[in-house]
Formats: sequence, C-alpha cells, structure tokens
Amino acid sequence: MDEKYFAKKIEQKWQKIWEETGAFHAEIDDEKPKFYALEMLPYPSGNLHMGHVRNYSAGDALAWYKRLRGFNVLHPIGWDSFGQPAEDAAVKRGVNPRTWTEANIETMRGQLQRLGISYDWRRQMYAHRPDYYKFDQWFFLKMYEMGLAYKKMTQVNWCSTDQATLSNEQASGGICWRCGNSVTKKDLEQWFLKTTAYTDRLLDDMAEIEDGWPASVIKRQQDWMGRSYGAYVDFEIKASGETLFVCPIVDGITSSTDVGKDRVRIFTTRIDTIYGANAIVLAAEHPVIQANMDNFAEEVAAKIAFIRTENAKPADHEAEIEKDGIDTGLKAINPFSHEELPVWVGNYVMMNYGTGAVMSVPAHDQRDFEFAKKFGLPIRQVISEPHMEHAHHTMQALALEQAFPDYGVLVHSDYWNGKTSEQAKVEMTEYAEKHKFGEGATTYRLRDWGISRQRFWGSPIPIVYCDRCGTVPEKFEDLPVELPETAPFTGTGESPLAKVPEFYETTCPKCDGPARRETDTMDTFVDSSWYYYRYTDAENEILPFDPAMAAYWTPVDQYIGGDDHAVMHLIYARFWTKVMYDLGLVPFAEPFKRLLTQGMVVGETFFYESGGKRAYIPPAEVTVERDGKGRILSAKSKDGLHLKYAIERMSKSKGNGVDPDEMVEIYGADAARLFILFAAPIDNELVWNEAGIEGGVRFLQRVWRLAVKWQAALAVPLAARSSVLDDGIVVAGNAKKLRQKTHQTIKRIGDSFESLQFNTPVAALMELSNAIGDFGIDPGNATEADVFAVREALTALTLMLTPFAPHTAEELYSVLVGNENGIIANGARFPEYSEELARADEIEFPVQVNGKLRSRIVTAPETSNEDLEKLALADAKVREFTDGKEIVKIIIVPKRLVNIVVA
RNA sequence: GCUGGGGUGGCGGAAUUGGUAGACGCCCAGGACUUAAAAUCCUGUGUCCUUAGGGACGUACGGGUUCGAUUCCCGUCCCCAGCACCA
Repeated sequence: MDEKYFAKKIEQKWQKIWEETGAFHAEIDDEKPKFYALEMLPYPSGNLHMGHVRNYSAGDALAWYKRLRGFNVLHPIGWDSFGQPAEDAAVKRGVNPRTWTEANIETMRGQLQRLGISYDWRRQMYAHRPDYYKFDQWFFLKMYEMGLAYKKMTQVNWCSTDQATLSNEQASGGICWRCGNSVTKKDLEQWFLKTTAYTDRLLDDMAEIEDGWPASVIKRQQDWMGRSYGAYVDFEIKASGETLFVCPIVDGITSSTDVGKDRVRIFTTRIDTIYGANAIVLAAEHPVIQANMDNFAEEVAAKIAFIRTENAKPADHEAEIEKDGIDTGLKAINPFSHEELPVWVGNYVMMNYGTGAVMSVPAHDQRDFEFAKKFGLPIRQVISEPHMEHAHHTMQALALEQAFPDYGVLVHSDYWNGKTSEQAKVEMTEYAEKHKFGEGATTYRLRDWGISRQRFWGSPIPIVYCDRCGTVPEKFEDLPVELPETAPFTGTGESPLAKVPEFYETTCPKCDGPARRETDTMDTFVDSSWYYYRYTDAENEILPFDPAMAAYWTPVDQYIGGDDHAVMHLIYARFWTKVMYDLGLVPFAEPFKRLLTQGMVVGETFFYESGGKRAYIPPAEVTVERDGKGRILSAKSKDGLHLKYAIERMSKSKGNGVDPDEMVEIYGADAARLFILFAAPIDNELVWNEAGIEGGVRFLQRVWRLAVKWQAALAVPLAARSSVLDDGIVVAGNAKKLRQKTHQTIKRIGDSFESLQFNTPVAALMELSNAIGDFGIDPGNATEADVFAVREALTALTLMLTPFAPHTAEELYSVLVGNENGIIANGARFPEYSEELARADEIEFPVQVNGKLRSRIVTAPETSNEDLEKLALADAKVREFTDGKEIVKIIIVPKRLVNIVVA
C-alpha cells in the first residue's frame, strides 16, 4: 500500500482486475435473489456529460449495495444509437452515420469504463445494429398482426423551402428552425401504433406501481393521457329555411364525430346541465362547418376562415386568448328540451379533443360563461346550490359573476328537477341511450403513436407495397430489413431511403412480383421501449429474448433516469410491455417496479442577446465580479461586453459543460462519483461547483491515511480472527464509543440506501472516518480491544464506501483481507449492525423550562423518570429558572428530553 | 389560471415524522508545521447583545393548536416544474 493516495493508479489497477475476473458478469442463479438495476441508456452523441455521471453513479451505488446485500445483480448498459444527430452529422460533414455512431460509442464506453461503473459489458445492445433492430421489426409485424399497427393520412409540419417534415419542436413558432421560413401543414401517410387501445390499462395499472414511482410522474402521465368520463349527445341540425349540406366523413377525426348527415355529436362531462345549454359551439375545423362553408353568409365564412388561420398559428402560452366566434345561422335541437339553439363557431373549441363540438352551458362552465358574456347570449342556471330555493335561480344566474361549476341539484330541467347531479348524469345518459341520441363515453387526450419518420438513421418499417397485393408485411424469416450502407443525405425532402433503389426495389413477399419497400423508418422511441429486455438475452437471434431468461431478471427492480422522460419514453415502454404481455412474452404488465428521477446538473451560463437568440460565451472566457455571498454582480467578456447570466442545464453549446474525463484526470473517478452523489439529494437540481469536488478527494485521502496509519497494527489478516471478540476482553472507553459509532453508522447507511438517498450516507461515512481519526489512541499503544474496534470501524467504512468509491474501497479491502481477489470474489457482505452495540450507555438529555432549552444532563438512557426529574430539578442552571416558581408539571420523553413547566 | 413540489447560515444541504435546529461538506478567518509555498493538522464560523458566565432572537411572512412546532392546522407572499381554453 502506497503512503499516499494515487487515484489513477488504483483505478486502473482495479478496472483491469474487474475486467480480467469478469467481476460484474451476471448469470442466472436460482440460489440468490435477483436485482435488476437499470439506468436509462445514453444517446451516443460523442461525450458523456455530468448528467450521465450523476445518473450512472447513482445506479452503480445501488448495484454495489445490492451485491453486498447478497443479491444477484444485473446491471447493464447499451446505446440508443439511432436518431437525428447522426444524420445531421452526415448532412453537415459528410460522415457516414454508422461510422460516426460507432466512433462515438467507442469514446463514451471508454469514459464509462474510466469511471469504473460496474456494468456487465457483455450484454450491451446497440439500437443501430441489425441484430437489434431486427426485433424492432419483429415487434412491428407482431403488432401489425394484432391490428395494433396501421397506416393513415395525417398532417405533418412541412417546410416548403427545405422540402422537409419537421417535428413540433423544429416548427416551434410556426417557422422552420433551419431556414426561418414559415411552416405549413402537409398531408402524409404515416404508420401508427394503437396506444389508445391500451389507455385504460396504462391508467388503471398505475395502481400497481404508484408506490414505487414519483408522484409527479404518475400525475403527468395521467394528465397526458387525459381520461374523462362523460357522454356523447347528438343534436339534430337544421339550416334555417334551407337544405343542409351533406357532411362528409373526414379522416383523422374520431369516428363518432359524424353520426349522420343532419346531426352533430357533442361530448360533455356534464349532461346534467343540458337544460342550461344556450348554443352549440363547433370548432372552426369541424366537418359540418367545412361542408357548409359555401352556404354561409359572407361575413360568417370570413370569420370562420379567420379563426382557422389563428388556430394554425403557434400558441403564445403567456397570453390568454380572447374568446371569439360567430353565429353560423344553423340551428340545433336540444334532444331533451326540444329547444332550438343557435349553432356557433368558437375559437375555444378544439377539433382534436372529444368530437370538436360542445354544448355551451354558460351558467356552469367558465369558458362558455365568458363566451356568452361577450356575445350577449342568455345564461340560465340549472344547477342550484342544495340550500337555495327554486324560485331564485333564474334571477341569480343573470347576476352571476362567474360560472358555477360545482355539482348540486337540478332546477329548470323539467322532469329532472330535484335530482342531484350525480343521479341525473347516470339517468340522463341512460335516457339518451334509450332514445338513441347519445351514449355514455370516455374520451382521452392520448393519441395513437405516430412512428413514421422520413429519415435514414432508424429501423426500416418492414412493409412492402405491391401493385397486385397492396400493403404486405415482410416475412418474419426475411428480417431484418437492413439499411443500405449509405444514402444521399441532403437533410431535405422525403426519406433518404426513397433515393436508394437497391433498398426499395424488392419483390412482393406474397406474389413475388415487383414491389416497393416502405422507405420511412421508425421513431427511435421504439428502440428504447424494449431494450431492457434485450439485456437479459442480448445475443438471441430467433427471438427478441428468451422469455425464460426475461422471467428471471425482469421486471426491472429499479429504474433511474432523467425527469424529462416522465411522459413519452415511460408511457411507450409501459405500452410495449403490455403488448408483450398479450403476446405471452412476459408474465407481468408493468416493466419498472420502482422509478427514480434524478435532477439535472446545471451550471452558470453567460450570454448576450442578438436577434432574439442567446449567444453564449464559455465561462472560462468571462470575467465575473461577485459579492461576498458569491452571487454574481457583473460579468464581462474578453472584449469588455457586458453579459447576462443564468443557471442552465449543462451543454456543449452553452459552454458551461464540465468534461467528465477532465474530472477523472484531476480528481479521480471515485472522488468525482462520490462528490456528485454527496452534493445534493438525487432528485434536486445540482448546481455544479468545482470547489466541492476537492472535498471529495480530501475525504478519500483522509480515509487512506487512516488505513496507512493502522496498517501495521491491523497486519494480522482479517480471516485469522473471529469477527466477535473473545470473551474476557473488555471493550471500554474509546474503543466502546468507536464501536457504537460504527454500528450506528451501519444502520444509518443501510436505511439511506433502502430509501434511495445517496447524499446522507456519504455524510455518515465522513462522520465515521472522523470518529476513527479522533480515536485518540496511537496504534503503538493500542490494546487488543482498541485494535479490534479500529479494525471493525475501518472494515465497515471500507465496505460501505464501495458503492461510492469502488476502486478505493477495493484497494483498502485488499489490504484488510490480505488478498487481491476483490470484494465480490471474497464474498464480502454489507456489515451487520448490532442494536446492542449501537446503543449509547450515556446520552445527553436536554432540559427545557417552559419549552426553552436551559441545560443538559448526561446520564444513562434507561434512567428512570423519577431519577431524571430529580437530576433535572437539581441542575444549577435549571434552578435559575425554576427557583421561587410553582412547578406545574414535568414532561419526560423517554430517551429524549425533560421539560419542566412552571407557572 | 390549474396541478404538483418547495422556501432552513455566505453556499450545497442535515434533522430518527411533534422533542437539543444547522449533522456532513464547501467557502472564509486565525493558528501549528515549513527557509518559503503547497499539502496536512488544530481552532473558530446563524444573527444580535454582553467584560465574563451567559442572554435575546432565529427554519419565507402573519395567526392558531401544544408543555414543546422546521415538522400539524388556517391565511398571505415568493420560487421551481408540468399542463394550459380537454368541454
């Protein structure tokens, strides 16, 4: 053992040993309980960033902890290696996406290895390699067979200048992110997966996992899927005096929108308020409106067109949009009251939710209320507060200052008067069903998952178009449909694959005639929907994985990753698992038992604004003036420019990133990992500050020096001694106190891991090492009991340090145990704590007078209440506050405190 | 606006769910060692008052419950995140 702590030396040494001994190779073992620790797989952009380091340090700490607890741990990693940046690199720099991707993976794997994360490297999966994406295609065909994959016409964001389809983000603000010209909508046939067929299960199965998932993620998924219970109601439509024009069935709209040529279907969650309807309001894009456009008065048509254009513009989330609309002149008949209502178009009714049509009940819906106020429509209250008299309601409604959306008792509703909202909702829905003008209905916000991408760097969709047979799925045995070596990359137009005849020219799997392949590729969320199953059987060529292997390892016991994947990725993965359940591949429907979302790693950024965009200056090139509290007063660039500053997510483009390699080079992997977990609770945002990491190094050096100091005294190998002291050796004084601290710490750290806290156990380790440092007895004068206590403390410290600083721990452990086989091969376990030893034989009782701390008495924790009372009352400092006063009562909390109440 | 999570020293953060607020670390100051520096070690470090012993105040703010509140209840303010006319 070196006198000094050389991080790099021991890190390289143990990384080599781990690799040579296959220390982290996981194999099925029915003797041991399994634990599947999973972190979200990285996109191989070229470099690891500190967010990755945080994520993987936490996952690795947990994996090590579970190993030490005797679990058979699966801890794998892979590469989310399909996606746009590879293709952008091809467009910009002419590099082949495959070459670019493989090189990046190589770099990042090296970085992860230098951090010493304990992965089973044999199990890596690479989304972009045919042996993996073959099974993206396999799943697609299965879903096609199940009727879950289908093709339909939809609108996409389209930039006509660039001839490119854009994602919503790329079309943000209604302008193309690349060329700045305005974006239009374009119809395109796209493949969809029927996530909506699973919405109820996605929502209902949350009951299974809600204890193990952050409440915020559960909530966001619920909001995202947006289930609401209500009813459809059909209103007959009349064109006042004229014939009504036929309303065509338009694709892309809930099929239930169009129930007939002369009816319009609305969705409501409040059918009980239907007698209060004053109008039917349709979205400007509603098919009934579209069909009658030519028929409307000029100003009506103009207004509708205007609203439609406004709707197409990107929404400004800051401003509240004012209600707008126009009476179309059409009339609708309320099927309950038979009242004739005007049909309006309103800008607040959205075509893509429900049926694109609502009944407007201003008295009981705030939006309808605002609409009615603006256009002077009547407001009729039909739900009363239960205590109010019937006669007062109409008058009151006129005076309403806002809508009354609560449940209550029905009034002004004929037959239904006096019923509660709850009753009326059920009975009125039944009535509508019976009379065939409506039905109970549940609507969702969630749409089907569009997976077509007009890109090269993704898994080809295994479909063939044949003039004779139509749309034909590729045969399973002919998978994978492989990407060609390269394609013309322009970054514009349709999929690059459409320009590669060798790719798209094929024969029909059915009739062998000439046919053309689908040239779109799949969304990369497909890859990440099932990769964690592939780890359990990474080289299977027949199936995505062997169900028996997956049955041992999955479901994932702990998933750790960024909060930003709370909705999309985690819904798709849950959806995929449910499909797999239906296919009989897995015996459960929820893939992740527990989820931990870590906070972002952020840093200071400096920038100036030009043309509405921020131009960033790397912090290293900025002169910063700070106040005594460390807050920034001003910042100047090299050329004297005054800069603005913020705290933002670390990224290359903002120049505020920290290079993990640099951290490892300067401080060592162990210090970097330990510090990033220590610096803040895992779910908090972490503002990176370089000074802190030095504290991490100092701590490891301190531990190292303690080991060096005691090495000679502890020279007898651990194995030669029993783990319990021989009878007859009395452990007392400092040794006893140290043992106490050791056992208290063992308990604390164990508890912390179980509740997924990583910052507090590091603090506890620091305390324990401080306690060893403060032991007060030199190795030269140590008794056998002293040596025992120190050995116990150092051994526990070493083992409990393993999850945070595994290299250092391995090296220290090898010294303690006298061999270099490693912690795992030695069968080391997380130390056991003893309640008995952790108990202090003297504790400090605070003594309060009237709830204020006045003194402390030190005595045995078991001291009786009577004795505590006596001791407290006799205390000189206490008497200053009690003398001459009447003692009302004395409260004693066992093992906690004494509180004397005086008058 | 709605929903969720927060507000504790100069900073990051602890606090066994009602019982000594500020663990641990960073920063800063002083000291030891050194020719010097680095490293290391020691001491101090919530605010105010006090010659000392000590005292008063203190967990966003205002109330309340309690012997006792960072913790529970009511009200207000502020911050962060998500959603945003979802009928």
